[in-house]
Amino acid sequence: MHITLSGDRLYVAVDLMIMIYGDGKLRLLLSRRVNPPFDGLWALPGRFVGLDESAEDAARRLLEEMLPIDSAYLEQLYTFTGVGRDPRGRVISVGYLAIVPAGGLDGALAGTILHSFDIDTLSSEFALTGEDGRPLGKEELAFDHEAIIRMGIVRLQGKLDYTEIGFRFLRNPECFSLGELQDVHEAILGKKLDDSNFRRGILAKYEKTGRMVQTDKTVRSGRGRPSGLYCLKD
Amino acid sequence: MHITLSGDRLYVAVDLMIMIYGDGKLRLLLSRRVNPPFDGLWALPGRFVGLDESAEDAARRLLEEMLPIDSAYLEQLYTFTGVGRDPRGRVISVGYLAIVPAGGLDGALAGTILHSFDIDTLSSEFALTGEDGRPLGKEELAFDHEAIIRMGIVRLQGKLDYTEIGFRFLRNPECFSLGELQDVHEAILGKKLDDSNFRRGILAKYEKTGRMVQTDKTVRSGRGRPSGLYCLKD
DNA sequence: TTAATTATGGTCAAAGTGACCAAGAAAGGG
DNA sequence: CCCTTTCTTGGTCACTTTGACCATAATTAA
Repeated sequence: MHITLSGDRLYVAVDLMIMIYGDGKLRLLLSRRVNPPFDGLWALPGRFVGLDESAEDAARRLLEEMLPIDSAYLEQLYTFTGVGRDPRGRVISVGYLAIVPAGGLDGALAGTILHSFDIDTLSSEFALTGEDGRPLGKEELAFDHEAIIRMGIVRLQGKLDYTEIGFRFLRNPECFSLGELQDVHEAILGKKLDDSNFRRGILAKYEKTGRMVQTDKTVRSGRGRPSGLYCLKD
Repeated sequence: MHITLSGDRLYVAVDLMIMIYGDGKLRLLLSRRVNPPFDGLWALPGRFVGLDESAEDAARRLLEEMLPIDSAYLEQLYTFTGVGRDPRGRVISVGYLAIVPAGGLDGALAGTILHSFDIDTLSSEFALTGEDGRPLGKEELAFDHEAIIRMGIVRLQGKLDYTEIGFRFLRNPECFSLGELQDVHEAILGKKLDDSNFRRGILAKYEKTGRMVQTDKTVRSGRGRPSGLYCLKD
């Protein structure tokens, strides 16, 4: 289906940067474009904002249309308004960062047009790698979506240690080990963290304030000593 | 002039939160609405985004149309997209934070429709006071502009100590005293800072990295010991 | 049984922070 | 002209935070 945009008016769309953590990697979901413009390139999923919905409504609906989840975190990133950013016409895009809890897809991607890419976060730069191991060049990304992705990574890294955004990647914020949380942080920051110092920092920030409590359960996740399970309160 | 908006399309506007520092106060420029909706209330200056300009272009043009300055700092804040936010029709607003260097107006406000209000920043809350000393109730602000203002203050406070945004308020970033910079920080944070500790922190962050250097000049600003003048490099 | 692996707890020095004190250099008022 | 006030600048000191390690506990794999 080809969409024709009127040349004398302005359109507003949302673009979603859907992130998920799994197997030690941060992943981003992209769809391959099958129509002009940027036919054949990879793009963030997006849709136009209707007259009767807010941009956040549009973003959440798009997310729920594509994926079988209702517990994703959603945060507005930035609004891209360059005159020439869409060859079809004047389209302004509100970029959103979406975080799906780990395991929230579990094979559900098969029925969709979405494909998963690993994100390597080298501070504010980044590199994407497809499921086949092939690196994705930035020239293979449609529109100005590379800028949106970079902004999302910077935002994520920046908010990691003064918000609870890192917990959004956990399979279950009601039940997780500090090791899992550390893995998420390491994937986001793109570097190894000291186990002991990480633990000390998290406990100081969240446990000593009552926001996080240790349960009486432990879990054996393959090798090594079993880890205690924690949960986020409220 | 009354504007009629078509009911079957979506409009995009920019709203500017113009801030300036002077006389120990942080100030915000508002204009009084003389047409519906919100006739008689105070509002952030705004304008619609044209088909041939980006939102940032629109924001900068609006700023330059209203004020005789070309050196203002401009940063996108957030995009407000609520369906009912403008009774005239579907208008999305991209909020911008603008910072005018101190003294950049110096009486230039007289020829404009803008009025200046003092901002008292009580952490994430705020209070506005008119030139006549009368406090401005939040119900006297048009649209959702109270939310934009609150977001601007939070953003400003948050970025104060990990960006150079505080310097943007100085009359001349090429020549300022640490006392002036401290006054700006105190106005933004809404609290008194320890002179000595502030100096130590600023010097550690900016002078020891070469970003800021002390000139050989000093300035006598009324009473007290003359202060050394610093300038930001590059 | 031993080695490898992950979790947890602790030490220690360096760096950073907040509260305070003191001295230098000017203005203003008797 | 002296004294007080005001602002700038430099310093101390205890406390906290941070980064780099070391050590031990509890499992699995070989």
